[in-house]
Order: sequence, then structure tokens, then C-alpha cells
Amino acid sequence: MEQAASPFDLLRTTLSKEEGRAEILDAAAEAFMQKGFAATSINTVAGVLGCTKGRIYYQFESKSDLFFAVHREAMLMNINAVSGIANSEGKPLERLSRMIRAQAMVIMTRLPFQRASAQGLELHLAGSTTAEQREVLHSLVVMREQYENIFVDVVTEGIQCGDLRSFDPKFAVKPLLGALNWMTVWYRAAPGETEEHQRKIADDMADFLLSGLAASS
Amino acid sequence: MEQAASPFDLLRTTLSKEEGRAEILDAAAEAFMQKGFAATSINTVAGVLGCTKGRIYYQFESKSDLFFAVHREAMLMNINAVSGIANSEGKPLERLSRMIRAQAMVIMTRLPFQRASAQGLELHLAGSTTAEQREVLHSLVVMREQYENIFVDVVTEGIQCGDLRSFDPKFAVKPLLGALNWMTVWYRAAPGETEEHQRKIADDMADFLLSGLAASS
DNA sequence: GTCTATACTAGGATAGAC
DNA sequence: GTCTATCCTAGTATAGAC
Repeated sequence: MEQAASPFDLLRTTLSKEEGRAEILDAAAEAFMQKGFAATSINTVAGVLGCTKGRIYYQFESKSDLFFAVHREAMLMNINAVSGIANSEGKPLERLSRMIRAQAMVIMTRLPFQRASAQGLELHLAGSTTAEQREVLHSLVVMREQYENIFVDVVTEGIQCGDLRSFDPKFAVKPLLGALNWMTVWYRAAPGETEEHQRKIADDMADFLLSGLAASS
Repeated sequence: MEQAASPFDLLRTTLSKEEGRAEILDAAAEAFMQKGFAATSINTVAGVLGCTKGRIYYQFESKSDLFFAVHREAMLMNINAVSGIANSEGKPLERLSRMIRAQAMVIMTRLPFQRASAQGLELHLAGSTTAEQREVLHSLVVMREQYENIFVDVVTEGIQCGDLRSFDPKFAVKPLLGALNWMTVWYRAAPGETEEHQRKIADDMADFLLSGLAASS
């Protein structure tokens, strides 16, 4: 928006505001992942970028603001990854399986953002936010609900058509997303991690969640 | 240890050091749950207890120290809840089912501690801890591994006897515990929550994790 | 053992140069 | 737009009274 695309873009040496923000977001996500919210200072983030606070405070009002932006980015990735599949052709069970695998892949490939997002839930409760931030915070909660509802809807469909067992859909989604989100805790890319390996993990997650751990007797 | 049990205990009006610590731990767990680690100050915790910082700093060296103690307490609860079942009689599948339900119950009944414990993983990565704290931190990691291994062992048994599907046990435990730990995020005791209701949730968790979401065709 | 008072500083945030 | 310099509060931690 700040800078319309033009043939001269190729000559640009400075970043647009959007790009500048994105770069900060990456650095912040990385820092939050490694040190956690409390132990990460704005200077830490600046350090990752090789710049000073000034640049960050030009784009973000506060540390919380920065964190919220990272969190929001993660939610957008998630919604983006699964909503297309949810609305596509195919049986609910098959769509759900693809959604699980897609979500697992996003978690593994965009780990810093996803990890921040998982931490983020902690901050939803922190009362120490200003009135205007409360609005952003609320939008984040809404996004998370929307995201969760994408799953709830497909699960509901699946139950109706007999593909899925008759759990309460609202409930069933909790352990489902819980198992996925918890990946942010244990997953570490192995040195030279291949996409094949990641796909294997994603497949196993879907298999586990859909068919369970017990042998069908 | 500070104060041996004696007949005169009934007359005591002051708390033993152990009891004093426990009370602080409860208050701290509550505060960490409500505001998160970053937003919780030592004063916040003191406020919950209706005392001042002095009392807390008499028992705990630092805020991190206090947090570690809460975390440790949570891990002890967990190990305590499942290890007995793991070592009891019965088929692995049945023991695993009971372990899942027991763990779910602990999470619901001791939510503040469990929530702190779930947050805690974040801090394992924060490099900003002193050398002596690093030791405590390490013991916490070890405890978590021990705890996880209790599940791994039972799952391994279950696979060997054909009760469970042939996942890698180390892997299978991740979504299993992930789904359980994620309860700390969504579970809130409903007003007038009954134990029956909690047991229903625990049962559903076990059912979901062992039999999966898909209908057995 | 707990309180009051106080020291100390990390780090969030802002102003103004460039 | 980014940097340098500075302000300033919140909150950790300690010393010493009681």
C-alpha cells in the first residue's frame, strides 16, 4: 500500500514498510522462540536484525504490540493452511486428514511463529494491557475461534455422514488441536531434515488422531 | 524436617517451613496461571497471600526459583498420579487408559500448577539463568523425561502384546501427552463443576486417544 | 519469620539528530 | 526510516527493624 508495485521496484534498494515489518516479525518470532516472551527484550530482537531499538519502535508501538503481530501472523498461516482444504471437494474424513497434515506441516516449517502462538495463550490472560491493545487481543481471540471452527465444521459434517464417531465436535477438536499445537514443544528440525521426514511425521499425526493408539480388536 | 511431628503439633499456631512454602507455592501457581510469568511480580504473589515480599524472599531466592518450585511440584503430582498405575496389574491397554484418565483428572483438579508447568517449557530455553539455577533446571528436564518414560514403557509393552498399534512408542507419547497437556489451555471449571463431569471429560480423552476420531469402518 | 524501607538496574519507551 | 541519547518506571532483590 505504501509503495505501489512499479517497474522501478527492481532498482529499489530500500525495503517497503511491509517488507520492513515482515523482517522484524521474523526476527521477533525467532527471539521469542529461543528465549520466551519475558526474557526477550526489544534490544534482543534488534540484535538479531543487527539494528537498534529505533527501527522496531518505528513500526511497533510496544513489545506486546510486536508479540501480538507475531501471534496474528501465525494465526493467518494456520487459517490459510486449512480453510482451503476444509472447503474443497471430498469426504469429510479425507478432508480432515489433509487438514491435520497441512497444519502439522505449517507448524514444522514455520516453527518460530507457531511457538510464539502457542505461548501467546498465556498472555491473553495478562490483565496488564492497555485499552487499545485489548482490541487487538480480542481480534486474536476471535481469529483463534474462527480457526478452531473450521475444524469443528468439518468434524460435524463427518459425524453426520457417519465417517467420524459421535463425539461432541466442540470437544473432539480440543485433543485434536492440542496434539498438533504441542508439536511446537517437542518438534526440532533434525540436522538436514528433509521434507519427506516432515511429511512422515505429519502422516503419523493424522493416523494417530484419526485411528487412535489402540489396535482395532 | 525443620520441625519434627510431635503431640504438641496440635497446639501450634505458626506454620512449619514446609507449610509456609506450600502456601506460597499455591499463591504463586494461581498468580502465574492468571497473569503469566512475565506479568506476575513477586508483589503480585504477595498480594494473593496478603503479605509482603519479605516472606517470599525468605523462602525463595528469586522469582525464577519460585517458578521452578511450582513447576517441580506439578511434575511430582504427575509422576505420582501415573506411576502407581503403570506398575500395577492389568493389561497395558487398560493401564494406559487409567493413566490417561488419572492425568486428566490431575490437570483439572490442580489446574494452576499444571498450567504453570505447561508454560514452563518456555523458560527451559531462556539462557538468562544463573549457573546454580541451571542445575535445578536440569533436574526439571530430567523429571519430565522420567514422567514421559512412564508412558513410553507402558506403550511399548502394549505394542509388544498386540494391544496397541505399532507406532514408535517415543513418538506415540507426544500427541498423547500433547492432547492432555493442552487441556491446561482450554479447560475451565464450570461453575459448580462436579467430579462426575470431570470424570466424563477424562473418559472422553482416553476414548479419543485410544480409539481415535474416525469411525471404525 | 515477616515487615518496612531502600538500593539498584534492566529494559520499555520517547525525542530529536541525521 | 534508522540511530543515538536519554528518561523513567516497574520490579527484583537486600538490609535491618521488629
